[in-house]
This record gives sequence, structure tokens and C-alpha cells, in this order.
Amino acid sequence: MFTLVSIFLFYEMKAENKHSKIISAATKVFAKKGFFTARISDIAKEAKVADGTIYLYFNNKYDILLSVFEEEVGKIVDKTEKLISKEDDPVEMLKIYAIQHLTSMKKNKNLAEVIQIELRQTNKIIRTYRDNKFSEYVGIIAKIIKLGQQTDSFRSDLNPDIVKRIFFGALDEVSRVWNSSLETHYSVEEVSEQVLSVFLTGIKKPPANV
Amino acid sequence: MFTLVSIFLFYEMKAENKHSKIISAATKVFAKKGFFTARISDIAKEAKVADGTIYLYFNNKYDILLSVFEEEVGKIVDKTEKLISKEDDPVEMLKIYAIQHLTSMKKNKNLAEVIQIELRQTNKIIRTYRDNKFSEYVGIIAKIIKLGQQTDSFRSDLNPDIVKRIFFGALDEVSRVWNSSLETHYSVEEVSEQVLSVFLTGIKKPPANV
Amino acid sequence: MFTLVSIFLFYEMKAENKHSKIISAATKVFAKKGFFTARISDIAKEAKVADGTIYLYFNNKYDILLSVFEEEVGKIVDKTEKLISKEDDPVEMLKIYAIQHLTSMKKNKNLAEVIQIELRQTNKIIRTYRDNKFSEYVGIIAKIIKLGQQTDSFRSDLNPDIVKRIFFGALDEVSRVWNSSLETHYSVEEVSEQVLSVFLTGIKKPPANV
Amino acid sequence: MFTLVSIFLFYEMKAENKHSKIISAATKVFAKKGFFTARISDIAKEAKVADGTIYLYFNNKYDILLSVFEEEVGKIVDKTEKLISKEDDPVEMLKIYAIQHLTSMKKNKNLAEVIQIELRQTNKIIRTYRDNKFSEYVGIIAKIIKLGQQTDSFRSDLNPDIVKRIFFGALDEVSRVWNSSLETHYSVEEVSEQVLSVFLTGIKKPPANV
DNA sequence: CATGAATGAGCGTTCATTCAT
DNA sequence: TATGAATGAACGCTCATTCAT
Repeated sequence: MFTLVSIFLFYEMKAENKHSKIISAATKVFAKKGFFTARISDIAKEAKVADGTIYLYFNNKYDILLSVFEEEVGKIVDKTEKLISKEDDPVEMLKIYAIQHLTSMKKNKNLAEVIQIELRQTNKIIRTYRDNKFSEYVGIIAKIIKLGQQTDSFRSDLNPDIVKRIFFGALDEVSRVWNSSLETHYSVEEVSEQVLSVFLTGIKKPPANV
Repeated sequence: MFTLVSIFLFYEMKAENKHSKIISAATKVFAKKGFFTARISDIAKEAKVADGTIYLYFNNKYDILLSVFEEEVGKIVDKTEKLISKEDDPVEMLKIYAIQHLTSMKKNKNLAEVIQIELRQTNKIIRTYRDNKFSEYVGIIAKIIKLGQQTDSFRSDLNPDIVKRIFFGALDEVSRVWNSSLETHYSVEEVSEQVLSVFLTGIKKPPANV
Repeated sequence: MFTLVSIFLFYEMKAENKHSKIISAATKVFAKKGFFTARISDIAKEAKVADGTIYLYFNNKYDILLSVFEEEVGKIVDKTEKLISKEDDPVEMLKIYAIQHLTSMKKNKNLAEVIQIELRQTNKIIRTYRDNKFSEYVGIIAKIIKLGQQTDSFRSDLNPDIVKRIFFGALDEVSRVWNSSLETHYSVEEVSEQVLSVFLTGIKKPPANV
Repeated sequence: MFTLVSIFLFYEMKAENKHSKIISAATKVFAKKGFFTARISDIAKEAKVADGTIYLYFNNKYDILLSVFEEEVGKIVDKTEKLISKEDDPVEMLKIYAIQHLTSMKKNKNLAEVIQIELRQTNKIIRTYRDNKFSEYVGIIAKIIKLGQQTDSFRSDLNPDIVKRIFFGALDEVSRVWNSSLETHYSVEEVSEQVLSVFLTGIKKPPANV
């Protein structure tokens, strides 16, 4: 029985490993070459499997992209939500969001590219902010904004759905500094400090004039 | 001689027209289908020329993309710089930039898509903020920020190169509301008001405490 | 020893069963999808065995086809020869052949399709009327014709090798009425009656004029 | 104007030629290797065009098969109908049909194979006796039978739809003698004489007994 | 300059077959 | 024996690019 369980786990692991191997190979390759320029054989080679093996785990090339997305962005969403759930202050939450985002993007440049580049193209479906991990991810910002408005921390004249875009757009564009080969000398702290400084000043409720 | 010149001019005009026709056809097609999914024959059909004719004006498919970019973004740069040059106040300049950008993006959704989507993919060369019209366009923001810092309007603790990304990123992401089919009910005024309100509050020099 | 024999028989039986199961699964699948369109995995699924198992019983896909043929046609040959051996009259023999053929084809449409379709394609080897069960099957007709000529029942100016084709071709084409979805309202009796009526009238020795 | 017409004709011819070249190359290749085993590149090579060129004239591989069919069978239909229209006697008509069919099949063995083999497989649509040139071709027989019944030449107890199959099946199977490499020593006259002798004797109205 | 038929390299995907378990 | 995950050769089809007219 132990043996059976072991065998089961062993096979599970193998399959899990192969699926993961393809996902991360694809993330790498997509980031490097872009979705259309990337070849299935590139991914296969990177994952050290045969071309055909990929089709045991994914329906087609586009399905790989979607999977990379849901999987990788899912991880970030989970991580972010976990970190934020420990906080009460919406201001702190946004700080966490920003730092966590920029850290992830700097650390995992492959993913960063995939998010930044592929996110906006390939298929309109992915781009619409609905029914996917990405919309969930950006939606976290809107939730924080609303919370801040309820607790009187943030200006109530702001539309959370527009503000979420302002914040995410700023973060996203700013994170590009690490992908443009020329301006690599910024630190996460420096960049997030600037974004948060501008943004929080911009949305915080001004102290009531006496 | 007159005749020759006339013929020359005639052909020049025709050529000029055809070049333009292809550019705008390409803008439309790239926006609609994306660079890789777009076919040369699509562009040719849209421009009402033969496939082969395109190669009399452009070296290859990618060259068309670059030209679309330089040309179309060039127009925006010119327009923006012209508008801004009439102003003294950096705050007003940023307002003009934002309104002008969002208006352009809402009006010319084709271009908006090309900028937003293709900008970030296809080729790293185009993406780097250097030596192209696009970097010039974003660079305008940095110049305004610097000016505002010199005239003591804007906080001096902010890095113009990061702030330009914060502002542009916010504008860019926000402008996407018109491309995502679901949230079309925002006006340019509404959106630009929100962005400017948050951003300007965030970067303006706070009034000195007495 | 008993045990060993038992085990042997047990496996033999199992193997026998599996072999048969694959054969009939293949017959079904080939008939439904055609040889080239049929996939090994279809046959495996139909036979409820693993893909790899098939290769324990057959060398390759084509080998399965050949086996299906020899096996299934073999059964018909045996049945037909058994029925005919009880008769003396060549006219009756042909009647039996026709009814037996059309009945088989109507009953086992899978096999009918395989015979009609695959028979004529795939590989020239199978198609040639030699060294296989099928040629044996058609050959029965020639034998009956020759017998009829010897017993003065059939016209002696006819070439048995051509006549066998005339009869089999007629039967084969006529049996297609049950596979073309539109004309399903014919009975075996009706059809065989027509074929036999035309054919027998055509080959029987005319009564000598006084 | 002459020039324009000439140019038009010239191009027409070229296109016509290329289309025809592909059709006859395909006929040859399909006959030799069968539909599934035939490669597009085989056809291209045989037609001395590039692979891609084929797709300027046909939608896909299967479309080539259909075209070969409709085109080649269409020719036979036209030829047969033309020959038959000169006759009054249904008996003569059937003789013409048989001789014309067997002659065509012997002459154009490629087409013969395509008709005999591909006809019965690939796609059920083609196989059904409806809405295509082939059904038209076989339908000619039924028409002749009906005519013969009306003019009291043929037995009225026979179903023309079954009889057409009897006759066509006989012809088709008999024509295979030229494709099976072993029995090439039969002549068209010999074979058609046998088929017609059996068949006509079988369907003709017997002389009334005085 | 303009055309569009022709080219052919290149890629996504399938599936018969193998082999480690 | 039996399994089914893995393999990788093979092919239909696309489309950027060329070039004869």
C-alpha cells in the first residue's frame, strides 16, 4: 500500500514536473521571442521534451500561452492577497501591492515580459479585464481603493475603476525600466517609493482645513 | 522641362499618395489584427494596391510597422509640441498632454491599439525608449516635469525619468477603457480629470507650512 | 504441470480473446472511418486495450487490416462453401452465393464497408485477386460457372474468369444500396431476386429449338 | 484592342493550363499512390509547380480529389451522352455505354483507379449516388433501362435503380482486369461482348410464345 | 511604377510506434 | 503480458517576398 502510494506520487510528480517544465520553458521562450516568433520546437527544446509531448499537456500553442498566464499570474495573485490580508490600512496595502509587483517583475523578467507584452495582444479575450487571473490581479487595487474610501483614507471623488488603471498603468510602465537594457540602475525601493509617493499623495484625503 | 517637372511632380504626388495610403491601411490592419496576424495582402487590399506594390515603398513587413509608428506617432508629437509651446505653466502643459493623448486615443482607436499593443512587442528595438518618435513622445513629459521642478511648481524629490513613466503608464492604461468593449461609458473629460487630479496632486509642490 | 497447462490455456484464451477483440474492433473502426482515417488509438479504445497492446498481436497498422480481411472474409468463405457443398445444381449454388453474400453485407455493414472500400485501395497487393481469402471467395463463383458449363446448364461461350467478375461486381454494387442512406427500403429477397433473375437468364443455356 | 484580347487569352490559357496540369498530375498521383498516401508535394512535382501554387487553384487536398472527379467523370458523361443521343435503340445504347466505359478505363488507367478506388472511400458524400457527376454517370444506365421498358424492349419486372447497379457493378469489376497486373491479355471487345451478352440476355423481353 | 501569379521555406500538429515500468 | 506516456518524423498549408510582364 505504501508502495502503491509511492508509485502514485512518483507518477504524479513526474507528470507534474513535465507540465511545470513546459510551462516555465514556455514562459522563458515567450518572453524572449514573443508568442508568434516563439516556435513549439523552441519550447520543447527548452523543456527537454519532444515536440509531440507538449500536446499531451496542452491543446495548442495558444493554450500554452493561456496556461502560462493563468498559472503564473495566479501565483502572484495568491501571494499578493496573502500579504495584503494581514494589513488593515489601505495605504499600507497599496505599498505592499506596489513593492510586491515591482519585486516580482524585476525578479522574474520572463514573466514580466509575458505579462507586459503578450497581455496586450494575441487575443482580445485575454485583454479584456474579465474572467481571468489578470483581471483579478488588477481588481485587487480597486478593492483597496474602495476600502480606503469607506474608511475615509482616500478621496471619495475618485472612481475606483479608473484609479486602479492609473495605479496599475504607472506600476506597469515603471517596471519596464528593468527590461529596457539601458536603465537598469534603479532599485525596487527607489522606483516604488516614487510611484507610491506620487500616487498616495494624489489620492489621500487632504487634511481638513481648520 | 516644365513637362518633365510636371511629370515628376505628378508621380511624386501619386507616389506620396500611395505611400500614405499604405501607411494608413497598415495602421488600420495592424490595429485590427495585430502585426503577426495581419497579412500583407490585407494591407494591400485595404490600400487598394497590389501586394507587390507595397514592396516598392517598403523593404518588408516589419519596415511597414516601423514606418507606421514613426509617421503616426510623429504626427502626435508635432501636434502635442505645438500645443504645449503656447503655454508657460507646466501644470497646464501636463493637462494639455493628457487631454490631447486621451482624445487621440479615443478618436483613433486603430492607432491606439497599434501603440498599445505593437509598441510592446514585435521587436526589442522598437520597445526601447530611444531613437524613435515614441521615446520622443514620452520624453515630452520628462521635459515638462523638469521645467516644473525648475520653476518650483513640482516636487524636486521626484526623478523625471520615473515620473514620466508613471504619468504615461497611467494615461496609457486608462485609455484602454475605450478598447475594452465593456466600459465605454467614460468621457475623455471624466477620465483625464481623474488622472490629472491624482497625478498633479501627487507631484505638485505642497504649499509651504507657515 | 496441470497448473502450467492451465495457466498456458488461460493465457492462450485470454490472448485469443484479445486477438479477436482487436480484430473485431478494427473491423468496426476501419469500416466507420476508413483505414487511413482510423487511428490505432481508436481501435485500442474500441477493443478496450492499451495502444501498445495491439503491437503484441500485430506488427503494424497495415498488418491489422490484412488480418481483418483474412479472418472476416475467411469466415464468409467457409460459410459459403459449406452451404454450397450441399447442393448439386449450379443454379442453386449461385442463388445461395447471392443470398448469402447480400445477407452478410446487409447484416454486417462494417464488414461490407471494409470489403467494398478497403478492398480496392491501401495496397495493390491486397487488390490483386491472388493468394488471399478474397480471391478465394470470388473464385467460388468461377468454379460454379465451370461446373455449370460442364453439366450443360450454362452457356459455354462465356469465360468463367470474366463472368465471375460480372456476377461479383453486380452483387457488390447492388449491396451498396444498404450503405447509401437514401435507399434503405430494399429487402435482401427483392435485390437478390433481381440480380439472379438478370444474371441467370443471361448465362443459362437456352433451350434447344426443335 | 486586339492586343488586349490576345493578352487576355494568353493569360487565360496559362491559367487554364496550370489548372489542367494540376488536375492531371493529381489524377496520376492519386491513381498511383491513393488519396491518403499521395503527398501534395508529389502532385506539385508531377505538375512541375511549387507546392503553394496548388493552393491558388484548389482549397485543399480533398478539393483536388473532388475536382479530379467532377472534371474527369464530367468528360466521360459528356462523351457518353453525346454518343448515346445519336441512337434510338436502348440495346444499342447499352452497348455504347459498355464499350465507351471499358475503353475509357483501359485507356486512362489512372482515372480508372481513381474512380474505382477513391470513389468508394475518403468521404461518404462522394460515395452517395447524388448531386455529383458520378451519380449522373450511373444514372444514364437507369434512363436507358426505363426507355427500354417503355418501348417494350426490356423486361418490365426489373427495377431500373437496381438494374443500373447490376450493370455498372459488372462493368466496374470487369474493368479491373486491366489493373490487376496479371490478366492483361483481355481486349475491350472480348470483355464487353461477354458483359453485354450476359446482361442483355438477362434483361431483354423474351419473345412471346405463340 | 504597378501588377498578382508563383514560389518555397517554415511551422503547428498528428499519430504510428516504442519502451520503461 | 499489458500499459500509456513519450517520441519525432512527416505533412498540409500559409504567406512574405519575388519577378516576369
